[in-house]
Amino acid sequence: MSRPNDSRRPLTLRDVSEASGVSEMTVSRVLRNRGDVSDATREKVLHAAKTLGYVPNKIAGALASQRVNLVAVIIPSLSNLVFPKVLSSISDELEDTGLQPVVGVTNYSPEKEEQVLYEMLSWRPSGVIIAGLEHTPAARAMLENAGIPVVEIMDVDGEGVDSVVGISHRRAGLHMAEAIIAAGYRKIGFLGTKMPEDHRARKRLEGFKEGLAKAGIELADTEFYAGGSALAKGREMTEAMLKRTPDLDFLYYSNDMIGAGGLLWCRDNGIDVPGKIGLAGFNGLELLEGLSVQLATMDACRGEIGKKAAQIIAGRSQSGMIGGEVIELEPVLEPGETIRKP
Amino acid sequence: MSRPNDSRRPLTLRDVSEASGVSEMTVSRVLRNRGDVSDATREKVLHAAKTLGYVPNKIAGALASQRVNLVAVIIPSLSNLVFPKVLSSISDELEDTGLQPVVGVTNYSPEKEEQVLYEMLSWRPSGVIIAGLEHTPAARAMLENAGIPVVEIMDVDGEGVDSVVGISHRRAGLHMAEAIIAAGYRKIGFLGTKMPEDHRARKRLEGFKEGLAKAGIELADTEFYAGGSALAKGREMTEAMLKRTPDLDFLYYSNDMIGAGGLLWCRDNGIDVPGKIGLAGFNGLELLEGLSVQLATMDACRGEIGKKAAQIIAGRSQSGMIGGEVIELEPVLEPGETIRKP
DNA sequence: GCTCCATATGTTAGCGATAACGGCATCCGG
DNA sequence: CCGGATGCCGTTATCGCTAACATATGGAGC
Repeated sequence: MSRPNDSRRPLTLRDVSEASGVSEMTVSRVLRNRGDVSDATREKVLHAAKTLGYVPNKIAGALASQRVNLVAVIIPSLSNLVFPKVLSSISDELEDTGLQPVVGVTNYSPEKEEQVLYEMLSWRPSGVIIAGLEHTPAARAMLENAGIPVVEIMDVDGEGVDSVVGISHRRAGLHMAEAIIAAGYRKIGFLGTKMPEDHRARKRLEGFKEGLAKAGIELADTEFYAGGSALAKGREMTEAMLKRTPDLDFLYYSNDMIGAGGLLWCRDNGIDVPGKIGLAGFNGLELLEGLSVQLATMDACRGEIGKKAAQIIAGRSQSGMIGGEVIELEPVLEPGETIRKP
Repeated sequence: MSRPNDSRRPLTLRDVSEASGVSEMTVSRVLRNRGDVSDATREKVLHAAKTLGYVPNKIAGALASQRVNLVAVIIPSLSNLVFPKVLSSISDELEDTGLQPVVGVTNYSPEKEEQVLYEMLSWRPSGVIIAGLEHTPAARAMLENAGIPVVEIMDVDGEGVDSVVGISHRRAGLHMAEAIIAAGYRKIGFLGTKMPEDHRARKRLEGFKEGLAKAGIELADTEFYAGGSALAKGREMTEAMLKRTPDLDFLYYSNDMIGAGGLLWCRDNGIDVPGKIGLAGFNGLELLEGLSVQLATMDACRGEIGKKAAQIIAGRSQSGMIGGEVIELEPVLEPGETIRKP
């Protein structure tokens, strides 16, 4: 097969139409499988397109049809492990709908989120899936005025723009507190990320404190970190905290990764878990299933969240627009082996 | 601020031009910071655009200008931990160039890769960054004919379409074999993924075997897995292999995650590492830095690869096209604590 | 005064595709 | 034998924006 397109000029419908002896419109119909075309011409056109190596120009197509098969997905981070999971479930669910996710990353910065959103909306996607309920006023206005379905995911504690799919992090924290207290722990420390913009972590902590307060308990110690390898940070923080407050009997970590670091440290230092001290994280990371001991955690329903969000977008982009819905999923406590049985 | 766009009709340049009393062209110039516009009109236009909530239509803009600020990035997986790292380094490097990465995932399937590539090229990106050198003939033809810079990343063992940035996985495997033999290990097992399409893992194994052969050694046992949590699989496979071939003195894992699983299993079972048995993985996952014992590994230069690839695309999309270049990076052995000192 | 040039704006003609409609055949039932 | 329904394909007019060129306007220089 010799070079089909030597002239370096990008191919257009016209090239295919000339090569196959039919009008551009007919070529367009064949390539999109729309409208009536005889089998004979269909063959001719497909053959011509293939040998030329024609790739349709969706930019022109989208402009003419006013339709774009892209769904903007805006998340805070890719290195968090949490979001790739959500992403792949969105991707799987969208697979057969003709829609395609396009990812934008904000690094937990509201300003970056606003920029990314602006950039993505300028491509006129068919829908937006965006993590969290907290946005800059400008970003919120853009979402409201975009005229496309919007699904805010991960969190339901707050007011959404349109549809919302997620869990209540406040209640997740609260339930964890209840479970810990029910297991008889009383002197409790919290370890988490130093991220003012991670609203979900914040809400979990608030809910957790609330749960403790109901039992007349206050957090005995707290420690926060930023950056670095989470596993290593979990170790360091655990050591620091137990040195500072040796009589703690429970450590609640804001994510599984630092929790796993803490768990490893405890084991390396011969500390009886869950006897002397109990541990719990948050997320239900499949990644950690191979640990010697299963860390207590709470599944954040990430797969289910992505799936539902994708379904809403797909459903609404087919059948016209109807109002937004709110879907609250229920995170499940996975007690693992780091909490005493009550 | 009341709803700026009640009519539900998407805003266009014309709306902004009418609201600010200048021509569409001038509005366009202001919003793109191109050409001479007086400060007074600039202010007027920006104000009008802001209060209306206008978001430019890049689809129309791209069609008219024949320029698209997107770079297609095509990778096999997001859950691998390896690729998010590459991605973020690409993203960082592109940050100030006006270019934006758009990600496509292939799940290690050549057919899916071909589809994703087709889909992305139909948006006429300014460049393509794609993992690996192995593609379907059709995909390769598309890359050759796209008329845009192409960078194949991760691997240099083979013939590239245009530019190539990566490491030699064959030599990485070979060097690991040499290091292991130098440390005095002789009865060696290999554990890896059952993925015929993971060419880089395959090449590492080939190079590894070659290195062993040079010392007159053959692999004593092999075990492969597919799916599931890598950490857990590492445990299971290690147990299975050591039960089957108890006199092994070294295990080489095709990635750090299963290596970490194996390491944990050995420690849980009181096996002396690296005395009785040595272990090594591949990748240099920052994630694992918090492990009690540092696994021997080889850094795959993922950050550097993403950075260089992005630079090539950015450089070439500015200054016209010049020929492709091949950049081979050198992976560094990180001996950790799971190989005996020679 | 006039040219010459820089600055600031408007006009025109696409970019490459698709929606909408129109024009022939052909076919079918009454 | 004719009205209307299909099947198949072409023509025309956008879609929203920008490149390229054209057009004022206002000094500077002689």
